[in-house]
Amino acid sequence: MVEEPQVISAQNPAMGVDGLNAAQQAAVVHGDGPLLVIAGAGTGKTTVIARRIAHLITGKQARPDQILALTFTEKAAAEMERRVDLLVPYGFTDTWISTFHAFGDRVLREHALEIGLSPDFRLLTEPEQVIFFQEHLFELPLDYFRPLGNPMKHVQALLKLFSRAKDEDVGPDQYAAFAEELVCRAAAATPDDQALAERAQRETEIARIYRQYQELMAREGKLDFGDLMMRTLSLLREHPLALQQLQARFRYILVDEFQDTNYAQFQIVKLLAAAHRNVTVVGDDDQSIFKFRGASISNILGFRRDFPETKTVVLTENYRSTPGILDAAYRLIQHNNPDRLEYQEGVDKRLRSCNGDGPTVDSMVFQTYLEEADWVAERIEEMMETKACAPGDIAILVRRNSDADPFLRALNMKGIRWSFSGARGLYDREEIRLTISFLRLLADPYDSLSLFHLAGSEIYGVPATDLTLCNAHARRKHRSLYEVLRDLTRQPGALPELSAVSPEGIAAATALLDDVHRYLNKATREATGRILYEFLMEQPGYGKRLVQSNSSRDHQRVGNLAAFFGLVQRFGEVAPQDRVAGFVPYLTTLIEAGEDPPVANEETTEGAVAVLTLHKAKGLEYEAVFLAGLVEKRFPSIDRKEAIPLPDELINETLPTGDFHLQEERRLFYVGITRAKRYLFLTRARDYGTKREWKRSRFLAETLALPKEEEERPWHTTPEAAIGRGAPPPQIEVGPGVRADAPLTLSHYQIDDYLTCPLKYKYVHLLRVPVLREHTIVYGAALHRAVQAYNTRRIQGQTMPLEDLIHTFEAHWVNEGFISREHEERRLQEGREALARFHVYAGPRQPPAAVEKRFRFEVDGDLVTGFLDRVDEREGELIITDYKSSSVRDQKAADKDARESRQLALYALAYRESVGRVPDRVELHFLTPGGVVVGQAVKKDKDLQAAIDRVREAAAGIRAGLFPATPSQWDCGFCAFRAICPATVWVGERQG
DNA sequence: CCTCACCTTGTTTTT
DNA sequence: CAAGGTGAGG
Repeated sequence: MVEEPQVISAQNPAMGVDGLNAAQQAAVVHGDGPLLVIAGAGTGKTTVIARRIAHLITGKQARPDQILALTFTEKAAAEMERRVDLLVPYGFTDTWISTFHAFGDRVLREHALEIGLSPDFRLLTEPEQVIFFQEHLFELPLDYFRPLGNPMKHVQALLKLFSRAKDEDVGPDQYAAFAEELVCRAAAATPDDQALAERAQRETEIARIYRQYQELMAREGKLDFGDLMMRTLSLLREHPLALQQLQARFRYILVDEFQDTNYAQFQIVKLLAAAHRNVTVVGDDDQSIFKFRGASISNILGFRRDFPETKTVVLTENYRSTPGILDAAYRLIQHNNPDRLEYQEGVDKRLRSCNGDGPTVDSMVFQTYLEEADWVAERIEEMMETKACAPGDIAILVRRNSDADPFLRALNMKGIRWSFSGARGLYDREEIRLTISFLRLLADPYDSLSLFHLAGSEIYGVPATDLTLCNAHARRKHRSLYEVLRDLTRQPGALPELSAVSPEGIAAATALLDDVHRYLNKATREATGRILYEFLMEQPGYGKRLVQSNSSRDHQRVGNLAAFFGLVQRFGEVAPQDRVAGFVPYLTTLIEAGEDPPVANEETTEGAVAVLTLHKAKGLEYEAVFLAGLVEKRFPSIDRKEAIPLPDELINETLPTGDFHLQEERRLFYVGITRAKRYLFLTRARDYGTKREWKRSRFLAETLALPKEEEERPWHTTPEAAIGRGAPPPQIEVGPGVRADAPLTLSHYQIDDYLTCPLKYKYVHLLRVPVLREHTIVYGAALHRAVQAYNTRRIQGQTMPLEDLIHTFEAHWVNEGFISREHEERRLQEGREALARFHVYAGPRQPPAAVEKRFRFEVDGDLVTGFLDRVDEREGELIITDYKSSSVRDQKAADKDARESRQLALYALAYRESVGRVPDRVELHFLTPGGVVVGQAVKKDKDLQAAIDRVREAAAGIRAGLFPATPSQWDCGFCAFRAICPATVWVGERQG
């Protein structure tokens, strides 16, 4: 599946001397000076580079150690090395064939001392950078970018920005200069330009953070991937001796996949080649698909500007695909003109097929995505049966990893083996989650969630009904699950409330606590890996059983555990002291930072149908390719901007004229089409299980020259498509069931939780698992208590001095969930400020009519209960108010929140139902350190009706005992149970 | 043709 | 929750 290996084969006599065509030969034998090889898909690109290297060596133009070949990926470097090895009979270990980053790493270590760098600097991965940032969160000059309600909110966006800046060779100095200039411009603006002033302020903060981040990293001898390029570049620029040495050493430089290089990397190449200009770059502008990671297509488009004497060779003889496929690809890519080399350089890039005719390109449309997947699986089955294709020669290409799901399931149904390259989700595996729960428990036995998880697991098997009883008891008595189990196992029967716990439950809990106590003790003395190993291997029922099992499923579990051990080991290498107590927070941050290692491979993937994203398919080829999910908004995908974009003023590369994003998506489509040798199927469906119909991708029309409008058949969502989405809803056994005839008592939060995710409702309100409080809850609760105390006093006709208000706030403060001591301190201070502003705001105002007013009403026989924060009667108007401790952007947003608040709609309904009057207005009072912001809205009849409907929907589901998970990226990100929920969507990277 | 409010959705990957 | 896209309405 590697590109065109047959090209160099001697069994291809049609190809003339050396088995190369004329253009390839010209590139291979090119002498000195710059050479640009425009190598279309399937034209023998890798071959040309390998042959050229071999030619330079065997023709004695250069010694092996005078050649430098740079690639993008390790895989490409390895492949290149293998090819050259085959061509050059003697060893040539002195040739540098490596990735750009490996090259930078080596050069920097060799010259470390000259630039004041520790030669054993450490390279940090992205999640490790996040951890580094978190550790220094309060040493960095953050203000706007560190909101105390979510201090890590912007960290990943900032790191991404710094990485982008480094791609463009923009260091902290240049960034600072840019920010300063903005400040000057803002100061000079007449009339005042508010937006510019704000922008200047933000950029100034960013510049300071950037500088400080670089300094802290350097101080600790740490570099990130961007530094590898940027620092290599500054070494070459500022240390002439080093530059001279490297220039003298590398007489010939070759760059593979040149369209993927970024600005900084091309600068490095230019400096290295400045003296001799023997630089060969090979690439295809039409296959540039990595803009999001800094690739600068202008490098290849403008290569001639930097090297005017360049000789250009265009490879157009395609050894891969049939003419029909190439025609389709060409038709499509024309739409990227004029931002293409072919157009700008006036060369002919049209690929000519060297293969016989074949079937034409097929395009299919289905009603639902399930039918689409089934059809693809059927077609594959057919091709396998008729021996038209071996399974290993077939690929399904998708735009996003999550698009692969239905196809994998359809292949499973037919028993067709597949390999999916997007496999991730090690932390989603139950064996890994149990392991993590165990470690969390050792770091903190009062972590009830982890204890609950482990107790109910197959390892210990405490019955669910027993656990539910214990959870409920723990909640009522404000104790942790650990304390309850401890008391229960020490003296069964001493707690009359728990007399219903079964003897098996007590036995299982005893075994669990015995283990916990034993390992708690050890965990303070022994390394994490050691503890983990003992736990897994000494459990009679688990680790050993998995190892001894014959099932491939169990082997995969063992593989996953082994992968996790690798992680534990890496921690052991970096941590000053390798103990569980340190590992747990490290792992937690790593997971939150979006680290998501792959699960162990089931077996060998050889000879399996390949399912992969288009990005991963680059450089590969298959007999048959299915390009699936070809609908607007998926492919082309919608244009998402960077969270914090690198300012245009700092971008060095020349930007294309047309629609950037669309062009890149089109190139991606082009890459997809050109993977196919013989069969190409373009498929889509109209119904992907969402509310709207999905329209045909514009690329289909461009590829197949279809007429603009297709006839539209009537459309309706099919229930099976809506249900079929996502895995079958995992059901967890509930303890005490809900009796169908008993009336339910529901609060706003219960209704909301159920409608967000029924499984979440079950965890929170039925299983009642105690969870740790988040810091935002601690803050909100304390603020709430203080305000309620104040309002109560006011109703009684008294006042409350500010210091009492603040004292109440502090009295209800709990140190739980904060990122650090510093974070907690600052949050406390923010609360005090918010209260001071509230005190000033509320003092002169009329006291409320009621606070914490209890309500209770019926909907279809079920009860809805709750408390109203505050009720006012002002000038005959009735107003219901809810307090919020979060901040709000502006007045408009506050009003919008009030308008859309389902909680307030329910409260308005409650008032009508219990008092018989609809409130004239509802209000949200945001208690922010900048002052009280009031959002107002009127709840109308339809809002109240919607509230009733919500109550009915939740009640019906709960009564029917339906608790399917409805995972969503957003909601799972905020769910306290994501660590143990079997259905959670993994929330990599993002933290809102 | 443009504006605004509502509705829907939730990348891609390497070093 | 934020932001892109759609579609109604001016």
